[in-house]
Amino acid sequence: MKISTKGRYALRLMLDLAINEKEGEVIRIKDIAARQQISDKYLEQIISVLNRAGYVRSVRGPQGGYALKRRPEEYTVGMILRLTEGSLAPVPCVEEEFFCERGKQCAAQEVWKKIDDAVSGVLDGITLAELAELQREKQRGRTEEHDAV
Amino acid sequence: MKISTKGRYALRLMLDLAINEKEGEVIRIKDIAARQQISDKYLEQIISVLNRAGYVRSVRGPQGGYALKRRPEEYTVGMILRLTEGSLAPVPCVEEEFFCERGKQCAAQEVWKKIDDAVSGVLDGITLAELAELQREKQRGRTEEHDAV
DNA sequence: TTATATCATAGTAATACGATATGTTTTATA
DNA sequence: TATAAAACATATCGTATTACTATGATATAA
Repeated sequence: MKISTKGRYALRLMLDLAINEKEGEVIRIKDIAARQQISDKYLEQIISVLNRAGYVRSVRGPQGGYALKRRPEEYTVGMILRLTEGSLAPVPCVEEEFFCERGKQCAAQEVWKKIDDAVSGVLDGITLAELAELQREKQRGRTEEHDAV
Repeated sequence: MKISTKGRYALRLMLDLAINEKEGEVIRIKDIAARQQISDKYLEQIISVLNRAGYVRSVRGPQGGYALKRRPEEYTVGMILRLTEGSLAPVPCVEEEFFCERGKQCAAQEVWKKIDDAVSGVLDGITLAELAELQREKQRGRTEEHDAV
């Protein structure tokens, strides 16, 4: 039940873009890599997936970099993780395409479906904007404990 | 975000024991393997984990086999999966022992915690007894759709 | 004694993970 | 117009995990 570094880094990358974005400006992976303490070469690979999917836009050459293509409100965590991780289903047998001859009389499958629903419920219910706001609150140094998002 | 065959087979194995158990009797892995269509040698390895943890008891020699040690009510799906899969945490950084220097100012971590809680909520809320009952209903061939468990 | 079962451990092919390494292409700017 | 800075594209690679198979030892009912 693990989420790999690919998906985790992708989320932090998108979050970094959301937090550091400035109108009309673009951010270098090198800077993101430094802030997030992730290999910049590895981040390049990850962002290329986000780029091809149209989640970010890029500017090449000096002063180049990346920026979110849409507003942070328009991305859910689920979108980002599904793109980079592939399916989030806990087992193959709850995937759309999959057919299991046992299926209709398998109680275990009900468990997997419930996990799948629970995970999707969480991830599709959090937007990048909410996460960015939470992050800003955290960085301001909380004077009080609160449970945002 | 995958649950491996080890955990899945372990659950089906325990479910098989729960459904086919008879007072004072014991069930051969060979029979479970045949019913579940799983390699019996692989099942042997998996059940040895359950055995060492005291989840099942074994009888050696001819007419030997396995049986649940406790009543099906006393096992949750979470117990079985944690034993065979290890931690169900989606990322290392939400594990007890783990320390992350970023921790207190990382919004992503809140996402992982929510996933962890959601998954645990589901898995710790289903007992083997409930699952066995659901399986029996399914096998009776449902005349009506209902949402048990 | 024999056959049947659990128990224990080693091996193994295939795949995924988490990168690194090496280079190509684009483009702002000196 | 040359240079350097950035994105972009692949190839490679060590390690670990997965999902088993293989081999054999041990216990025991008949």
